[in-house]
Amino acid sequence: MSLYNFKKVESKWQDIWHKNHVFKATNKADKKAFILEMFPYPSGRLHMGHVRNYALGDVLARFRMAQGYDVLHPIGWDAFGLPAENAAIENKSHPGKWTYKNIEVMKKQMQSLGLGYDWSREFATCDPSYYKHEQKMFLDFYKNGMAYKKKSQVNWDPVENTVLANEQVVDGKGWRSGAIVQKKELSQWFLKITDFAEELLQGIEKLDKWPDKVRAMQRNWIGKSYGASIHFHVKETGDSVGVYTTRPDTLFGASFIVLATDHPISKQVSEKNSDVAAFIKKWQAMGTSQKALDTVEKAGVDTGLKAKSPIEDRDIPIYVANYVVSDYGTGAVFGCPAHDERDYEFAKNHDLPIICVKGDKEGNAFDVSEKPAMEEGISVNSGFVNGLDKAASIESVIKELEKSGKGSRQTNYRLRDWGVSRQRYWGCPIPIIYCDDCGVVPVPENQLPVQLPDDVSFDTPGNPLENHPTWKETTCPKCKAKAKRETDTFDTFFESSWYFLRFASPHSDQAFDRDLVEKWLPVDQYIGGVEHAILHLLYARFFCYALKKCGYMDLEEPFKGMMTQGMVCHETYKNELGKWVSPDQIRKEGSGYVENSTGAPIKVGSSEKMSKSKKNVVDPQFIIDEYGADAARLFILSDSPPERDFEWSEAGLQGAWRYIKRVWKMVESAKDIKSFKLDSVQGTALAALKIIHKTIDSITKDLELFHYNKAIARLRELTNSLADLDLKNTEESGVYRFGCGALIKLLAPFTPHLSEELWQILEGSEKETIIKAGWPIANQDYLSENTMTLAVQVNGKVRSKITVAEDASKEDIETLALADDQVEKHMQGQKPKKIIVVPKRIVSIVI
RNA sequence: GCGGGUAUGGUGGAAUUGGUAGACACGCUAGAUUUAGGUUCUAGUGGCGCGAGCUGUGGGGGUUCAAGUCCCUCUACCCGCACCA
Repeated sequence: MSLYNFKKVESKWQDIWHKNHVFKATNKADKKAFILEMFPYPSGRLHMGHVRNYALGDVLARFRMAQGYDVLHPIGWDAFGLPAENAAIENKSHPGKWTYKNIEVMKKQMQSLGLGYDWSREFATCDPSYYKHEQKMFLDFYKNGMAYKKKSQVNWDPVENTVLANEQVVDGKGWRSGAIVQKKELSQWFLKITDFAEELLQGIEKLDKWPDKVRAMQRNWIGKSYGASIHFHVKETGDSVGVYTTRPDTLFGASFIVLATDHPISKQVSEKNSDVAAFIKKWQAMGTSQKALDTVEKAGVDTGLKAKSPIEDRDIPIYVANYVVSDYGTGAVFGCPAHDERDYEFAKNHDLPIICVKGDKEGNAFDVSEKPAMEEGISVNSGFVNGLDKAASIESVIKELEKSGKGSRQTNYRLRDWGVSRQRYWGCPIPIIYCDDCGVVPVPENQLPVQLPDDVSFDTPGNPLENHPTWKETTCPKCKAKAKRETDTFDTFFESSWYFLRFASPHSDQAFDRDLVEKWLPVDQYIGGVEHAILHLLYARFFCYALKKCGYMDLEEPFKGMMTQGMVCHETYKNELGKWVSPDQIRKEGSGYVENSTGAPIKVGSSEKMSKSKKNVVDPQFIIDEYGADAARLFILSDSPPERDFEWSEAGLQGAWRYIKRVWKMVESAKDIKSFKLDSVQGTALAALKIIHKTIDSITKDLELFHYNKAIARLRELTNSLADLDLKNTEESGVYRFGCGALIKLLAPFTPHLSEELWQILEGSEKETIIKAGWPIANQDYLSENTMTLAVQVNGKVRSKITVAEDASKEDIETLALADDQVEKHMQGQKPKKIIVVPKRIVSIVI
């Protein structure tokens, strides 16, 4: 008996899979499965989150492959992004060089994990042969009116003279310079995702293989609401203020109107009114993203203007306030303090009237002297809607507004258009030329791709493309005059919005081969982190709707199945100084841990998401080197359901490793059992055979449902059962041999290297890989038992168990149950009032 | 504040349509063989009790012959979004 040499075995099989193109998709696709994990950003090395993500996908891909599906399981690189630029600044090297070096390292790591990818489809999004297609897509969006320019605010670092991403703003200051971040208006490109708000919302209904949580998040993000648009006439200026409300039923309770600080009327008034100007200045500087706004008091300033109520003869003062969102609705709201907490606070602060317009069924107005009445009620003090409930009041007010032309029914969406401009180097150039005479001119298709220049310098602050001496200089495609290129690049969500389409035909001259997209898409199972539940998934969905509109394809929803995995967590450790200590810096001593370097005791903290800042990370490379890929894969899939958080522990990993060694020994010992007959086995052998078939059946079902942790538990049960067999008995050893074959096939998606090696040992070297050997199929004849054990309850408590024939009649079961010693004892001579027999489950006796 | 989720032994977690709670593993305890590389094997392991037994799925209440599962209510924690009118 030999020891299991995982290092030798794992690299051996990785080579064989690679040489034989085992994971190459054939495009035959009569029974296809497109399995996709979110492609990684090449940040340097794999972390445990990657391992979990890719292991989940790999199990499914290998399972489907064994079942005979033509499997598309590709991987690539989301290669544009800010970290590459930061690294370039730090190391004085090129972002591309850094990126490709990382790709090389991570690719090697993926291969050493034994992930079954079709590497012939690999690509990196920073390759011009990839990004030229999205430049064309953008131009098609532009031609179809789905891309436009508008002014929008960015985070501006006045010291570095550069735009900051949200994550580069820390406590309102630039992360590097520490300068207070300013808001600056820049003209930027936007995609009209709002045009598809309704389709994207409706589409969610069809995505029944997505987690409800993610669907809900997308629904909320789109934020559809029903209400009315109301026009208030401004007496002094003759203007009209448009207001959107979901509660037109509270219009009779309106006692003021509040405008956002950058509402046109606010700006207009500020020119003459210094109080208003000062107020706007104060609140614009504050920004909007801070949590400080939470605690801040609702403040405002009177413009002196009065608006006329559209349904009453009543004047309403107009204020500028700090609590109105400027880019939602119209940036103006009517305040009904009696029935809105924010308006209530504002009214109290500014001594404005609080008009209660809701009451109980008898028409008694609610008490609003202490707080607003938020409950639903019947309209009171409300003219023509008095006595109506909420829904009827809303209807009635809208009808009246429409009759008088002072308002209309309106549906609103919270979703905003997608700003795609980034003032960065390491991204896809936006293919637009600005000509003094012709204006905005798209780059002609035959001039694509617009490539990034290689000779780029990060010495000067600001956008390197803008600073490049010659790159932006060009000629106008229309008039041939001197012109300038757009120096902004795309948001990197652009690349990830269509890469899954590219995988169907990664070497096509077009963005994708339409037939192949139709063959492979939608992605049958997409797997990734929940952090992408909204933006990435929404943008990718939008892209498909938009591409369809531009005639690229017929596909609408790209991801049929979605699975969001949980985080990988680990215990946290602190030393006596209260500093975080990493798990490889400590050792066990007695019942606790001590720090390696000092021998001082370690305080064990709660388990939290692995993060560098808490130093509770475990490097997958270390695990692969020490225990092998199979152990890492098996463990990371075994303890928790995929969608929940996973707790990494050394002990758990060792458990997986011990199991692998055990399987190795067991299966290797079965190799000499050559002939085995299973048809007529009896007794223990038959029972074991049944367990084998039942395990095949339940694991197949578990894998369909992503219950990998349960599948692994079943595998261990099967292993335990096989270990109990007596190999000196011919029948039992035959069943043992058969069971070992099934076991390694069932294990193959989880521990592919171990399974391949053992399969070769059992079946001889001429056999195909275990993946091609097919998925075991349970024999239905062995799934049923001819006897069964029923629990017997007396007054709701289990008192005994009886064994009956499977086809026993209710009467027989009753008789048997009543005759049982334990049951008799607990009946205490009383007669049963009622006996309930649930077939195959339980007997319940009531006395 | 809104939306979503979770709560089961010392730990991670199992448990079709309500039907034997704690599968499987980690850890722990005892024993055996002794491991030549991180052993392997056997037995035990929710709590209380010597025992028959009692009790037990975050707390309280309910429906039912029967509740981890269904209903009401409360609590704690986690995630996402947030002055969205």
